[in-house]
Amino acid sequence: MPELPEVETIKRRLEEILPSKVINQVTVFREKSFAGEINQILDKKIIQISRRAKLIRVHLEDRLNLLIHLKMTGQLIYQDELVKIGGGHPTADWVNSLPSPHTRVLITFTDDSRLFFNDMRVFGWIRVLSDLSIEREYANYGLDANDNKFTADYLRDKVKSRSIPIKQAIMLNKILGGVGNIYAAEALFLAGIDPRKPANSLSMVELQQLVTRIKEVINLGIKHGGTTFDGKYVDLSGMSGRHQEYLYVYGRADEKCVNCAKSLSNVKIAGRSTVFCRSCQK
DNA sequence: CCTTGTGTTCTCCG
DNA sequence: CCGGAGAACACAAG
Repeated sequence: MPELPEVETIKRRLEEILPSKVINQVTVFREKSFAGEINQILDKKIIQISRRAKLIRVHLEDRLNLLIHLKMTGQLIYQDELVKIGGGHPTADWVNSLPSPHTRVLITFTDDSRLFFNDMRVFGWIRVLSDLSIEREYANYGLDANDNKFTADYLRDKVKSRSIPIKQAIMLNKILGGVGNIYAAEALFLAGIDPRKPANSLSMVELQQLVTRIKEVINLGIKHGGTTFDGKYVDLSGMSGRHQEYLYVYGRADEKCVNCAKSLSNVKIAGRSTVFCRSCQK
């Protein structure tokens, strides 16, 4: 379940690895996972990598891009024949047996290094888009959670006419980019706010606290290389993140609240499971 | 049956 | 009747 910290972790490594590589071959094992003309991107050089919300953008020559959304079970795995032997990042053993039954797309570069797109549940996708199309796509998104312009005033403006639960609100792309079920639950716990509370009922003090905590937990998630739950998220080398060791509520239903030791509650909010402390979150 | 990110579609209400 | 809000459903596989 890659959210902003997981996608950012992947983006930062792609940034070290991909620029100046040239796409040599694209193999699509599952049609649904790739949209666009492969011929358009062959022999194109990679210029830079960027991220918006949970999207990874690979900038190519000629104003072309690969836009990648991992959704819930998508993984990008990088394999370099040269690095395999010695230095660089530690690599999970299973990476050497790719492609796997879940490999949907394989991109090979002219230096024989390879990028695998694995996606068990086939919700994720890679699309070939022009710069213009990318801008159109981005227009649907609110600010990123780690954007300096994301403030309590901004959030109040976005939720003032919204009575949906605050947790659902901060997970909506139009309001805020990059926050999913894990970091939403964690931020609300740290802010001491009941996730079921109508978004437009929060005071400015609560909104400020929430904004602060969202940024805090997102930045901590990045620092820990993301959260790996059920093995769904791994980095470019197939390695897990470490933030799962620092979770207060997500995945801890019926366990004790670290703050008050009471049993954590589990409710459905907008169809998603939500763990929180009835005693500490009001 | 459950899990989730997001797009679509439908319904309600002012 | 339009538009926004929100609910419901769809997707997919383990």
